[in-house]
Amino acid sequence: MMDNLGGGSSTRMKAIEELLREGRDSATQLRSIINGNGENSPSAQKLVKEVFMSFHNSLLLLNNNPTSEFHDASNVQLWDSPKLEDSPESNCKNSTVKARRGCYKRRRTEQTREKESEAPIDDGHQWRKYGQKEILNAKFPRSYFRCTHRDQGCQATKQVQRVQEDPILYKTIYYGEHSCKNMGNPEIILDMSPSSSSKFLSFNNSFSTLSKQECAFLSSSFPSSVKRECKEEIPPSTSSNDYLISSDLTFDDASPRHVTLSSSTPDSEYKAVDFPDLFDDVFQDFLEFR
DNA sequence: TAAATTTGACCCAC
DNA sequence: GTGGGTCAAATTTA
Repeated sequence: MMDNLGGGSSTRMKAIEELLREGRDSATQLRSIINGNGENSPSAQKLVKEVFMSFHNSLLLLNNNPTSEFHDASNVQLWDSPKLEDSPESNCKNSTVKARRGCYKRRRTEQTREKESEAPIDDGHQWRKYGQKEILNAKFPRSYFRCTHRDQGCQATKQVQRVQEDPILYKTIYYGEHSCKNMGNPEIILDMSPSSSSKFLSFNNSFSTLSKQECAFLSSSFPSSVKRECKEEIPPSTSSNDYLISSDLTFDDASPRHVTLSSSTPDSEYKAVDFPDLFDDVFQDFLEFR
């Protein structure tokens, strides 16, 4: 995570400072208000704007920075994507089915992204589980996923494993970069253009519930009852997790923690969100973004 | 019936 | 020689 912004360029440092100074301060005050402890603090609306502006400014700094490693995909080869002619697959394609078994090369120490979360996260991409292994000296098996769109040449894979020291956590290691068109980067997109009267907050799919694949992972790590819960409790995910936040966002006096967001999805006009949860997700994403 | 998952086998890197 | 990553047939699910 830190690697994505590491390197100490002044622009990135400014972005980080902007996030830490304005964003976090405003967020802290806002949280106080929400918790009922902020009688002397600025209005929640103003703070919300400050938070969004802080995030927006930081993203602008990062996006406009030609040395930005995180957003400028064309800049740095983050992934050790193998050349087709060198890939094991290309060598295997002409061989018989039997001869192709196990026809691969072990992954070298290529660059990866690691993420730990309390549940296998839905990162917005569609994954297909292709294997599970018991790992030596590991309490929990490791599950292997690859992008559903591998037939389109997408080489992205990930490994998910429960953390031995803290079994409620799941460690996800991403390998390779998605080249498929079914993109859903778990980034937050803020449209804060002055001409726009409303704020567009996009969580893509990172804000949604577990995918079927993640449930499958849970089911293989937990008793069958968990699998049943997964099926029963997870609602059909919406096609988008984009939220259009009205510029005159107000808080429900009776329930100040509850905020209604109008969704950009045509089939669901409004989505009610408990604000602290939304806030935590936003801020957590930005902290991880660093 | 197609798509996704499970799982034993295969085999390369270490 | 062994562990780990992947394959693919069998099975399950929607």
